[in-house]
Amino acid sequence: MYLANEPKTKRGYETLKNICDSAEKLFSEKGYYNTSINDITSEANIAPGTFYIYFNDKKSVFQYLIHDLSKELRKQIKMESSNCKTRYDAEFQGMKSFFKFVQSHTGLYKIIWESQFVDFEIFKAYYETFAERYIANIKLAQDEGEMKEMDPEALAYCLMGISNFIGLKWVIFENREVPDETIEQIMAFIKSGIFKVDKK
Amino acid sequence: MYLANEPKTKRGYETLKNICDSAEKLFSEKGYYNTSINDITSEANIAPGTFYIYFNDKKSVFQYLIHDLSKELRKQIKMESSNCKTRYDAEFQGMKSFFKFVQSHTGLYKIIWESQFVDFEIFKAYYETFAERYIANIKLAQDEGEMKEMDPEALAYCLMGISNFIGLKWVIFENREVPDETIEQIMAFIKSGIFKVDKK
DNA sequence: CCTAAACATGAAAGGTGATTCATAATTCAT
DNA sequence: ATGAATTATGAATCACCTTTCATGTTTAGG
Repeated sequence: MYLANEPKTKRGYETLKNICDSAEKLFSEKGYYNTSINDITSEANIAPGTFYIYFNDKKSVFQYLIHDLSKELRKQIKMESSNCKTRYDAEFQGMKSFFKFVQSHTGLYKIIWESQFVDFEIFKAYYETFAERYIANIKLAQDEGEMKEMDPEALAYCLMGISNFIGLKWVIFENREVPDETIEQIMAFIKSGIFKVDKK
Repeated sequence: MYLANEPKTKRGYETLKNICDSAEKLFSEKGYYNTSINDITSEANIAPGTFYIYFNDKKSVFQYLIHDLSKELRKQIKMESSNCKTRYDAEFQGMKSFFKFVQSHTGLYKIIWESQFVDFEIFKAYYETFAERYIANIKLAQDEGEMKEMDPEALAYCLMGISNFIGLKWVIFENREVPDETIEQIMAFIKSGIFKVDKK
């Protein structure tokens, strides 16, 4: 979709992969605007012109990467939480998958945040798509009586906010895994709140 | 701190204010990298060179703005929740203040997100400072028995994540106020969780 | 092993934009 | 009112970056 030309040979596919890997690496390290086509092609050990065989312009790689990586993320989360019996378990597992993905693809994480300033529509679409699936699952759990009745949309964004900011703190700021212990505490929060019932 | 020269005359202060207002407006509309010094000085009706009387370079206005605006945000939240009796009320009020501020300064909100790619240290410092104050308040509430015992740091980032993503959805995506109803639902979630107790 | 399609090259065009600086205007304390 | 400090100007510099294209190399099917 964002590709100028689908490769036709093995060599072509390798070069495309090479470009994407280099772009992901550099975008996540230095950001979109501080990465030049020259940086990307140097990193990939190809000539600048070669870039334009595969992409029409700089923005296209960016869009291609987001599309590609976010599909992979959703797939992974879905897969790893598919055999969960309850929504609670799915939530727990989904959170684990998300953190795992963030750690192995710090790139996507940063790229998505930056996309707000590169291509606002794609940024919005990313979160809205993500939210949509979340909302569907929340509604199901509400129908089955597992979850309390509340606006599924607000809830979806709350849960996305939690995952994103915990990922930000542990993976991006501290550069380490989110400890299982922390995930458990968050799940306890989600399950029954943070305030004691006897007090206000 | 990020200023090259503190203005010495009334005229100087007016020009500085003028530059800052223009920069905030343009950064929040088009982002840091899509805004040129020329854009800023045109918007402010001054010559390009004048910019460099007040700031050493482009990055400096950005840093100055973040510093300035985030101080104002913290001040406002603190002020508006200072006479709350319980942590619950303070949380409620703080959330309201945050959304109010986001709406009147969409600029800061976007600028902070982008700062990750302009000056990572300032981005990190912003959230860490914010978290610190949050953590101190959480600890107090825990000591007084109002809040459950759990890692205050994890909790602080959860709550920041919620506010930020709700603000993103309603104010940035939908361009409207966060309805009181929604805030109440979020507070209910925070207070006692989203899962029913009888089920898992 | 030939050849048309696919892929790769890298120098150069064409722009943009941050920053400087010599010069000019304004301010304000005395 | 005056001049030293402050503020303002905007053309010019300089570095950098995206993108093109004429030319060369490689691939793979017949």
